[in-house]
Amino acid sequence: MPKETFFNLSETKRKRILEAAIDEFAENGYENSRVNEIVRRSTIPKGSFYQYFENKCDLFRYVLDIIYKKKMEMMTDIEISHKELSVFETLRIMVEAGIKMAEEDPRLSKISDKLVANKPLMDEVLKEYAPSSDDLIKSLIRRGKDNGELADWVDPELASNLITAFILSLSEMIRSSNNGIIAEAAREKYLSLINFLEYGMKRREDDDSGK
Amino acid sequence: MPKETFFNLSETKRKRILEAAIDEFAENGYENSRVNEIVRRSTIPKGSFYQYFENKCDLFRYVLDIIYKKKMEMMTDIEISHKELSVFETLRIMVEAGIKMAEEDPRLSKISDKLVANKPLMDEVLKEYAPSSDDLIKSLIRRGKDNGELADWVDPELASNLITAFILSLSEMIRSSNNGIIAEAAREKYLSLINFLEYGMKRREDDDSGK
Amino acid sequence: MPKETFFNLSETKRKRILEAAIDEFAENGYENSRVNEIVRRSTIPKGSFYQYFENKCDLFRYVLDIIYKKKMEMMTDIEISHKELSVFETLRIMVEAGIKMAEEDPRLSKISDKLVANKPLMDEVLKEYAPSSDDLIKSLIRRGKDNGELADWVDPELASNLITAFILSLSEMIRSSNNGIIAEAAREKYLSLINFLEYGMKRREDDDSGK
Amino acid sequence: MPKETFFNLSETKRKRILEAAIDEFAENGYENSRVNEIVRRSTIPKGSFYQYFENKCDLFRYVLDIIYKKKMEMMTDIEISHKELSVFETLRIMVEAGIKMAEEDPRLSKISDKLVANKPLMDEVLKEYAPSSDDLIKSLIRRGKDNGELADWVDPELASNLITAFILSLSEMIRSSNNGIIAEAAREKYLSLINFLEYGMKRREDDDSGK
DNA sequence: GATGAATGAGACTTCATTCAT
DNA sequence: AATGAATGAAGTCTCATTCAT
Repeated sequence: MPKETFFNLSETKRKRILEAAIDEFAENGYENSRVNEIVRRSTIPKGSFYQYFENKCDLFRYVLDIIYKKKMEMMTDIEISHKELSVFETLRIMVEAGIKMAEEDPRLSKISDKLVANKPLMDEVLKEYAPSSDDLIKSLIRRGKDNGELADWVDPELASNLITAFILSLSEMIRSSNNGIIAEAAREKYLSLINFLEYGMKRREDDDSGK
Repeated sequence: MPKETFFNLSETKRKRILEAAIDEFAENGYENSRVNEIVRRSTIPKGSFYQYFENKCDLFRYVLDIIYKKKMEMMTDIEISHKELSVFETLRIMVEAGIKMAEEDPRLSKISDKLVANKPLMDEVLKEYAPSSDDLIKSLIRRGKDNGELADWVDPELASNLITAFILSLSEMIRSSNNGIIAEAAREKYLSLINFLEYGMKRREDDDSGK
Repeated sequence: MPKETFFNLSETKRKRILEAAIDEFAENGYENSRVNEIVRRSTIPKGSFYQYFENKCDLFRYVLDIIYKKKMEMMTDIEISHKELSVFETLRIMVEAGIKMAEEDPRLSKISDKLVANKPLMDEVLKEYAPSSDDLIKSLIRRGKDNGELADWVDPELASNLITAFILSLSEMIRSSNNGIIAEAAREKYLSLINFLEYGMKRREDDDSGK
Repeated sequence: MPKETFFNLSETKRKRILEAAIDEFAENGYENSRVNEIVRRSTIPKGSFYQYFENKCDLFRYVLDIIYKKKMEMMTDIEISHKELSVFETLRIMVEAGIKMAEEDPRLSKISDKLVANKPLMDEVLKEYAPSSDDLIKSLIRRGKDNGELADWVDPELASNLITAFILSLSEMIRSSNNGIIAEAAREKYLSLINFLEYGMKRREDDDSGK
């Protein structure tokens, strides 16, 4: 976590620093990003950097935190405000929102994608973030089962894994679309995957199997 | 590609060097791995390293190549030698083989997982490897449709995406099992995902929908 | 050009660094000089070196610049402040001044002499410096012709070549006097060369030839 | 001096090695030339290199020796076989021969030009070669004085310096003509310098001065 | 003698972090 | 708190020369 001095800064300055950091991390990943460059881009003195942050890693984790919180907030908002919709309708909205977020600021997606290289760092981060995002999906599934939308055999654990796999592959698609605009094709492909999930999981008259 | 001098070495020495490299890359990813360390672990002089390899990247790509070829060989063998099996049976065997491979040498899986940090390098590598592994899956799907195992609406493109997403999430599971032994739970989870795929894609009497 | 940080240093420190660099370059030429050694001699940390200069070449070119500017300033001063003297008198003063300069700091002459090994570097440097020094000589010649001191047939181009050849051979003499003190003999030889030039170029009553 | 093993080689092989060395030295100068490259170009094993030569320097000095001997032989031949010609006629022929030599193999001129960077090496080399080339010129001058071609005041020492200065500047011209073909302009300039020398040094009716 | 692998000192440079004002 | 210079460990890579077969 940044030091108190960072939070005492004017918002404009804080923004400037964060923008610079996000740019640098998105372009180069954690390892290849340079404090020098962040400092240059945000036009703060190098000494100040270490007065605001413990070290490079401190800032990076703070940036991750921001990204993660933004994503979670978005997802949770949707989950809460669309309780009347079906599970898959909700998922579709989440995907659309995720794509929109990635289009609005592709840097954020890039940063998480590039996370993987640094083992100890990544482990720490995952331990922190993974559970709650998993929880969100599971609670969505549970609602679907309570509603009778989903077949009885559907296991929340299983479904959550499926959906997480999808989210990962979404990131991949976004990452590989180099211009920052998600091609329409990618969106369609994505929605068809949800169709498939729906087709496979929805309750049927002759509900007998799955496993 | 390593230089000729490398291939002229005794097998024991070549192995020693590769083992050292794989260890280092698996532990630290490409960026954080040090030639110095590889050289120390394999007890070769630093000068020799550069007589065997163009540079650090050269060795890394060679290691990736080995991993990739090993995986592909395994997958292709299965695809060819089990033409009598159903698509999903084949997939199950592939998954089992993949898990076994990862259990036998978890370092190999780790290396590919940590690839992502270096964008230009990764792009190059993907361009080289992705297509053929995609082809394998697609040919599997096509066979399933020709056999009448798969529903008519199943799009090879879509299915290949689904399966690739699964493979990604498999890697993830393996990676997160830090002790090197894939928990039995992970295997079960995995197989249940294939069950789901089968359930969703198989041809039915009343085959009408999906999309 | 050195970075701003270099010019912000105290003069003593800047001098110390330059002295160390000049020593090293004079003794070993560009190729054989080591940043390590410059850093050791000036007792600055290696990291500082790269905070002051882009790289080894940057410092070298800066040193050349200093030498060149010093020489040009000296020569130009003489040319301007002795307009009443004959061309050859001026040349004699220049030579004396050049010798004195070389005696005061023989390292400077040595550095330019050793420049030649690195072709691309040298070409760049020559492109930068040669023209203006050529101009100085030519303007001197032109004045001589306007004055009627020089024979009509004397071609500024030719004369400038002659004189440049002399300056080269002067450098050579200085370089080969390894103790740093220009032997009196060398000076005399030098002046006799100018005598010869004067004898050959001065206007005569029966001015008919040359070419 | 190369070892006996070198001189025992077949002429074709010896030539091949020398050609490779001359290429490398001409392109890069002594410091920047690599034994590796010479070995590669001449397709001899690296081990053989050190069986033929003491070390890199040994080969370099041998190459210098060849160049120098070639030049001296050419100059001496001219001096001997044209005793009937005037001093300056002889010089003109020498210059033409020198230019032709440089045109036929510009690499040779380049090598001597790039010599200067390595102080101890150069000093040694100069000590070895300079005297005899100086002698040649001086003997030429002496003949001129004995003939009565040259003015009484002409000092052999002085004249030899002058001519050496010219030869230096000739090298320079050749070096800077990057295409390897000496521009016609350079030749003309050169000859006009000799004209000047002749004009300045030749005996006149009213021979009174110079000094 | 021929061969080519082995060797390691040492070159340049980067960069996160600390220090001093 | 702000500033930017100071610091040095560590990185990659080169290359002349020696060694072993």
